[in-house]
Amino acid sequence: MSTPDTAAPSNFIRTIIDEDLQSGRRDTVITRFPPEPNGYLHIGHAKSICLNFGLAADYNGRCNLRFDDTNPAKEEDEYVDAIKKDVAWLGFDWGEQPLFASDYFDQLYRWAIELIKKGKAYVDSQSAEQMRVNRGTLTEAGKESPYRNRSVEENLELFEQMKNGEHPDGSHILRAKIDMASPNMNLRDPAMYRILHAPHHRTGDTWCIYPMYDFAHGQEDSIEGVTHSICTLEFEDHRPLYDWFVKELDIFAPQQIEFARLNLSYTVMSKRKLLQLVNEKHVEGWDDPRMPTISGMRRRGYPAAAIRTFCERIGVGRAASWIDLSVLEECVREELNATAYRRQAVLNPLKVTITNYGQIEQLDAPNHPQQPGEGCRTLPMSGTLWIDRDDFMEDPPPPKKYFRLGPGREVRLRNSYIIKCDEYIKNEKGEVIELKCSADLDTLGKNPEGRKVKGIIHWVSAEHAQKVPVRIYDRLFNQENPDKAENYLSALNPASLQETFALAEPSLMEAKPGETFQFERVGYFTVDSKDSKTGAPVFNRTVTLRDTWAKVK
RNA sequence: UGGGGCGUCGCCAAGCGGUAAGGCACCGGAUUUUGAUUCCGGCAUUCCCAGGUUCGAUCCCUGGCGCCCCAGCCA
Repeated sequence: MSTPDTAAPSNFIRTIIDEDLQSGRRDTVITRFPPEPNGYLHIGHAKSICLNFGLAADYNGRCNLRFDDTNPAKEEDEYVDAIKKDVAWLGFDWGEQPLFASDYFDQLYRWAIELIKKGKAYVDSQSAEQMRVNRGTLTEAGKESPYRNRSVEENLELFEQMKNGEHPDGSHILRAKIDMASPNMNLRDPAMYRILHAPHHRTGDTWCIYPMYDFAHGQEDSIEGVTHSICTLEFEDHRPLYDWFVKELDIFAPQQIEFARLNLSYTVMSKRKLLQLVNEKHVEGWDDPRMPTISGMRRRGYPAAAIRTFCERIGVGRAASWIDLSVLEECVREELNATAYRRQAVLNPLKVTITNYGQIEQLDAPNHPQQPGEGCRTLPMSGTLWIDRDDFMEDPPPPKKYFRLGPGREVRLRNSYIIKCDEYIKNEKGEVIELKCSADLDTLGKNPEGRKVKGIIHWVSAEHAQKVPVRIYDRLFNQENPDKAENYLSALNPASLQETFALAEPSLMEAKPGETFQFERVGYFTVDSKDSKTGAPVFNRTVTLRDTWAKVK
């Protein structure tokens, strides 16, 4: 036991734990993160992971990674592997081996028999439809099954037959005998075991009956000595059942604590929907950089530390909350600003000829201006450059403070000289296609005497520029809450991906998969880990830079 | 309309009867070879509403109002 990290924010779960520790009800903190391997982890899971592993770490306890694999119809090893990778990438350690609910199938089966013997469970032979009808409604009590009072012997025999594969799917089911009139629907004789002739990803065809979540989860926690079983709010109504099984079985009793799940604006979080986006090819896959999955964010370039910061920043509570996507993006900027090397690249090129500069120079440009220790890279400069179209205005508008290029205006070329726009050339359509500028050759590494040049723009030497593919990502949905649309798919943002290219400074060609750079004045870009080849990087825009000028305009 | 929850600044969120933390956003201003970063300063006489108890209530009581979850042999 230890005192919690004083820097850790107070929340109701820590309060409960502190009380448990103080009162001596618990002498350690053991939590668990229990994903079902039926899909990839998303940012909502990250909240749970950070919470569970974070609590365990702060209290010097332990957090188990346990796969809740009780439904072979939906679960696959591919998901197990992806989940392990994501949890590890987020920076958490689950010890030697991950655990599996399926490791406890034998024990669970014995416990089911125990309850049958106690007269607390019975085999029902109604059809699923009959069961549904007899369950009653929210306002009417249910009716007891005609099979509810079978003898213990008959129940034992039928359950054994179920296990032995003598009955087809759906023909029988093991139910807890509780109360068909309970106002809590979960207590109206809930299902414990169903027949499922499906191979399990780990137990193969050893079993053809599988435990339901309610009959499995609490006991799994109990076996592992979990002290605080943290789950989301929708399981609150299941808590009486969770406690019921633990009590009837007379085993170690963990405490279930529920918190509000994460909702993020402009995205959907249900695994069913994410799976549909993947299956119907609305996205490239689970790790599409637009997906709210951990793998998608990793590929997009979001640092694990940023996700952890986000999870801490949003807090934990019981009130339904919606977090704006910009909060996550801000965490990403915060992390990347501190770590990413700076580079120059132009996305919307406009040609600039420097009339008084015929040579080629190899300039030194810092990798990270705030951290001189990170050194410099070589940046070639010549008389023909590409700059961004947004940095020139033929007729700068009144906005008092415009300090980019325009006729007769001066501007600093980032890491290079100050230039002045002497003339500009248009094509027959009236579009500006080239700028003729003169450079003040006495301004490299120093400011000119007597005048102040406020504007600074990025550029790249035309003859040295490297053309690299760039994917500009935007939010996947263009409605704050896609679930409010008639069909969430109709809220899909058709412009969530724009493929284009950038003219990049040469040093960028050595960029390695997964590396993130700040393209100065533009945003952060990460080398795609799937589509890049050695010497041929493909860049994903991770997030833009904050742009207060855009707001002023 | 049965049961279980929730309602503190634009968005999160502390607070647990003693007179409203913090973060993000936002608004000023300073520094700056990224209109970025950084840095300073501002930002709820008020806690869903109405009564009540109390010297004193966001915290207790009563009654409203609003929102979320539950009728899978999913988790």
